[in-house]
Amino acid sequence: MSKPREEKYQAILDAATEAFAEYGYFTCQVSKIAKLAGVADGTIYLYFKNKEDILVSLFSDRMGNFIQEIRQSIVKCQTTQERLFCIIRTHFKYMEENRSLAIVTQIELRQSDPKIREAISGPLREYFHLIEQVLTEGVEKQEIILADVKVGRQMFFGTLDAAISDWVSSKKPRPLEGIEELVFELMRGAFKIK
Amino acid sequence: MSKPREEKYQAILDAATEAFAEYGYFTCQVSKIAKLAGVADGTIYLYFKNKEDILVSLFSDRMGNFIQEIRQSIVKCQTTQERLFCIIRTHFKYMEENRSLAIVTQIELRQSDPKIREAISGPLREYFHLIEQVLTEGVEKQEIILADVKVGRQMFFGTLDAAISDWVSSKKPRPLEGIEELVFELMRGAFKIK
Amino acid sequence: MSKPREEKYQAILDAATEAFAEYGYFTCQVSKIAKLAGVADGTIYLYFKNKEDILVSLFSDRMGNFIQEIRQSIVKCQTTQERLFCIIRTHFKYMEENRSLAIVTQIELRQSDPKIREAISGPLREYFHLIEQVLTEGVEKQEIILADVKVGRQMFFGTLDAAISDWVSSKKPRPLEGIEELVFELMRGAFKIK
Amino acid sequence: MSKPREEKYQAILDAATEAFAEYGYFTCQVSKIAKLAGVADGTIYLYFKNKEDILVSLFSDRMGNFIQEIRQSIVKCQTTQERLFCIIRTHFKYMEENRSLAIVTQIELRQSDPKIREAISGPLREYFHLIEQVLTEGVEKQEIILADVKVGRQMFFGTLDAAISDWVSSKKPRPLEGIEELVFELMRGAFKIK
DNA sequence: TATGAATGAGGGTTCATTCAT
DNA sequence: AATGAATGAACCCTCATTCAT
Repeated sequence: MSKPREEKYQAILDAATEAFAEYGYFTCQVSKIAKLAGVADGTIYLYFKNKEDILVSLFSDRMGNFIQEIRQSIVKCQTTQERLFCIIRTHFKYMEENRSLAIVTQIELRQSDPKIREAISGPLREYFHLIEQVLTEGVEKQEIILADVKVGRQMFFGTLDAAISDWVSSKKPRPLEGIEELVFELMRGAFKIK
Repeated sequence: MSKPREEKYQAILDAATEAFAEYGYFTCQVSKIAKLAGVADGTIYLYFKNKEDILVSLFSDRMGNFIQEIRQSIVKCQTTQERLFCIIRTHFKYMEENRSLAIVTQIELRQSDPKIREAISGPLREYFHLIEQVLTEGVEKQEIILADVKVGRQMFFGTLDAAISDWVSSKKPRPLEGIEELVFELMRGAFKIK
Repeated sequence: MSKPREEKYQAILDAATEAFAEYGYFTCQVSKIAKLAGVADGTIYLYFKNKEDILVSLFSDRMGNFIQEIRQSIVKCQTTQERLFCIIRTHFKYMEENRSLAIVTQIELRQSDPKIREAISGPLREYFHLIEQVLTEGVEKQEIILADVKVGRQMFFGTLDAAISDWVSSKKPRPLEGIEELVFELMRGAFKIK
Repeated sequence: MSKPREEKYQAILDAATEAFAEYGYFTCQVSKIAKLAGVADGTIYLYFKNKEDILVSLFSDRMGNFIQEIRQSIVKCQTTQERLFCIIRTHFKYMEENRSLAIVTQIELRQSDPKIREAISGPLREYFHLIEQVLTEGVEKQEIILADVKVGRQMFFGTLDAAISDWVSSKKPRPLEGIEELVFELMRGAFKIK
């Protein structure tokens, strides 16, 4: 992909993220994205097959980035404890820096349209898998105590997700940064980290 | 409200729950709800102001029920520990018995349209408040240890929510009943319940 | 089909015939048909699947009528000579009374879109078949001399078609009625009718 | 017009003939013609004013050729009989060798858009005129008997046109060459050629 | 001259809502 | 109260045409 093409592609995704965050996928017209991206309506369709493809691309592109960042953040960690804390911090940091993406994630993660769901579920499942890997390794190394890895992941992810849900829906949210420690403290107790 | 009127009102809400669960709010046409409810399209508008009103009513009616059931389930409980377990069990039981409602909750809880969000948030906030009350009381009675009640509630609700999210999106889910103990065990650790 | 439904169906087909005749299938907007029929745009779609379906229905309905009329006109004829003359007269008469249909036939008979062609070709083929039947019978009864029935039909139909083509494209056409005898005289010579 | 310019002009017309034949004027996108001609979309507009101009040019250029060829083929003919046979043979031969042009002629000859019709009708009218000249001369020289020259032309042209219509729409057509004699035999009878 | 990315007007179709019966 | 045919506003997408390079 050539430089200017890639730039415009990203510009449209950026615009879509903002627009979807503000209006939601269905309520948001393609023309709104175009205007926000500073291109003509038709230009959108030079880069994306249709409206749905914008959403799907948005997820695979942005969530892909997110997961990669999470992954990078834990390579240097020595212990499960560190890894879990790293994920919490990176997750919060990323979402805090990408508020619109956070909103879109919150809103559209649970689309009903089966086609969209399927397309979207990929990156999310990858994230779930990553968390479960960390937990499994922790159990094996006896760094944490956990009867069921899947339920453990549900708690871990569910907690972060609920925190972000509160954060995006609040007009004056306290910074997510401020609750990293609190969240981690709960996880420490739940996973019986020494 | 007269008897037959109430009956048809509920029939439409039932139909809407099914239809929204299957197609999602936006993708689902009002005519589909009407057909499912066994009434004419126009009849819908004798009971609801518009499509949005169906969704909002669905939430306040069904979520209202849900919260009432939760409330009833914990009145007999003596300890915070018992209360938390009761909520988990009742939450899971209710959703398991009302799969479509569970799906709608998952899908539409996070609507983007501000009007819808606002309308929906009422019952949910009530539930959040209930959980926080239980946690606050637990802290006061020193039955649990918790640095921040809001974060505690985020973890508690987020975990249940994530579990149900997995459950509704799985073709062959293990029964929620089966993970009550697992979830509670994690909560016990997190809240340092003796 | 109930009475008013049938009436509106025909009204839309009438409007479509006028509109297609004036603007051509592609250039004519559905909204133009709707306005001409005195209905809302959306109403069209209660009676027809889509724009293409209007054209196809127009042909099967109107051409069906036409062929039926041709068929009826020749039942009383005794000889091939009479039958051929009857077809000429009825063909001209029908088209003269349904100028817009004549135009549409001229214009759209030869659509390129394969789907449309196929749908349209049915009634036309039926007409061709009818003509060929008459010619075949004539040959068998030795009322006409004709080396190849298909070519005979091509001449017969082609002549009528070209005459109508001139007629519809002329601002001040001489009535088709006036050339019945002339056309028949040519056919008589071509088919060596005694 | 310079040499390479003329070449590209013809290449575009060739491509347009193919493309219009396959998809029809309206269904065929300009970009398809460009791709087929091996030029960029924008290049088309260096040679033609717009899409319509391509069609019009196609007709005046190709039909001009056609008529010229017809004209040349009859100069050496001595009798009306020979001339008519020559036209039939040349007409069929030309169309057989230019199948796409034959299709376009069939399809687009009867465009509805008045502007297009007008532009197209020129070459066609010229052909009609040529045929009528031959017929008129034949009548004057008493080589044929014909009450109305215009109707005679309608029959003559209509027959050829219908034959070609069958030929282009048939998957496995018998060669037009094979029906020259058959068609001429019918004309001979119609025109009472001795 | 040639390119092809960008434009944006336009139209077919859907569907929430109304209203005559 | 109930119906469901009719409405028409709204929107996604296409594609002829332009223009900066």
